[in-house]
Order: sequence, then structure tokens, then C-alpha cells
Amino acid sequence: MLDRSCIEAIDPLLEILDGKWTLPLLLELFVGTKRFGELRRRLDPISPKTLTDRLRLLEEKGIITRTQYSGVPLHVEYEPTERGWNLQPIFAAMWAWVQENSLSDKHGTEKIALT
Amino acid sequence: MLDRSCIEAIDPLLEILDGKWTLPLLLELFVGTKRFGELRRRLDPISPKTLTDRLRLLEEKGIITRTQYSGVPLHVEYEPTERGWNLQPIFAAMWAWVQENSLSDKHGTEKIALT
DNA sequence: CTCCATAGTTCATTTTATGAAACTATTGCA
DNA sequence: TGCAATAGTTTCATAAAATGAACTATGGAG
Repeated sequence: MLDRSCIEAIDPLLEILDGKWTLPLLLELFVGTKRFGELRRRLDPISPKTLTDRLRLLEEKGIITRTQYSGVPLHVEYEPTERGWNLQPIFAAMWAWVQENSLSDKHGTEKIALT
Repeated sequence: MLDRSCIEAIDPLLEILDGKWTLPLLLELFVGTKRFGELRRRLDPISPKTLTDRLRLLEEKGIITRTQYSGVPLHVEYEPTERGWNLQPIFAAMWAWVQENSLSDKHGTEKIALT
């Protein structure tokens, strides 16, 4: 169960997942290892700056690896680490929620309790 | 399993969970129904404006309810709806990840593949 | 008809995130 | 030597989000 101790504890995770493109980016890498240019095309219209910002952060946090291949033309591949793959259940839970709860975009039904 | 179709699908959920204080706020409400002032104290140093912004958004998205009690002094209680409670597995998955993966803040180990 | 307590709102400002455009770096081949 | 292809970086402008301080609203007790 969830209790108060979770509230501060999940902070490091929020730092990792924060930012406009982070979740779609991670989903792309869960689908399969990808190169910089491919990510850029798939996440269009992301800017290269934002993409590198995200990739660097995720790398620093140990969520993905960057592997550089020499050859012509030079290329680089990104893929999740084990820590990264371990995030999958979170995405699966999000996906499940969307499936079951997202169809109707309910609007707030305000209650007024009479005492 | 996760596939490409998830990537756009989770967008409505990201709109709900976005924002600096949203996740801690929801965790507070999962722990128990709370009043405005209590949330404000627990989430200190959140500003009252940010707090109302979040509460209004979550209410509009059908994640929490606002119940106003007349009496002296007037007070208001916030609690998760069923849709809101259904988010718990997501938090549980986050919590589990933190437990198992967050202890060491690994730094990026860059690979260079020689071909 | 004023005061207290709760729950906000308003608005100016600061901070942070995102974006667009142009530029750099690396490599091998022609 | 110079070009093509990949993968970035840099700089600057803009947009979005968060903050802080002061103010408003409500309602009953006294």
C-alpha cells in the first residue's frame, strides 16, 4: 500500500520522468533500440536540442545507454539499461489506466454537503 | 506488452499528471481526504495559487472531488474519485521501482563499439 | 456590524522549459 | 582536398509554469 513515506521517496523518479518528451522517448526505446536521427523523426517536431537534453539526462540517470559506432557515416544507438527496462511496469500501469478510464473525459461534478 | 500504439494513447494521462506538485498532491489524497489548508501545509512551500490550479485541473479531469461543508468556519474537502483511485497502481509501480532501483544514482557508462 | 477562520483569487515577477536557426565535429571515400 | 551523412552544440528568443504578496469571499458568533 501507499503511505506517507512514498511521497518524498518518488522524487528521484520524478526528476527522471520530468520534461515534455521524456515518456514518449522512453516508449520509443522500449519498442526498440534507436539512433538519434530516427528518434528525431519519430518524435517530430522535437528539436535536436531538447532531444539531446533528454538523452543526456536519461543517460546520466542510468536509464539508457549511448553506444557510438565508428564507420561511415558515424552513428549512435540508444537503448534502455536494466534500470530502464524496470520502468516498464509503470508504463504498463499507465496504459492500463488509459484503457479503462480515459474514454469519457468526465467533467467535475461538484458536491455541496449540507450539514 | 508495450507497443507503438501506447505512445500517443497515454497523452491524456500525461496532461493529468503533469505539473510540479501533482504527484505529491495525489499521494496526499491517497493517504486520506484532506482540506485545502492541510494540503497547503503538507506540501509546503507550495503557493496557494499553484495548489488551486492543481486541484481545479484534477477535479475537471474527474480525478478528485471537492466537497464544500457549510458551518463555521467553512471548509472544503478533497478526495479521489474512483477514476482517481484507479491511478494507484501507477504510483505503486513507481514506488516499487524506487525501492529496487533508486539506491545508487548510477552515472552514465558510455560505450564505444569498435567495428 | 465587526471579527475570526477557512479558502481561495489577482497580478506582477521570476524561473524554467522549449524552440528555431545556424553552426561544429567526425569519418571515410572519391 | 572536399563532400556527404550522421550527430550533435551553441546562441538567442519565446513560451509556459511557478512564485510571493496582498487582497477577496463567506458565514456565523458575539
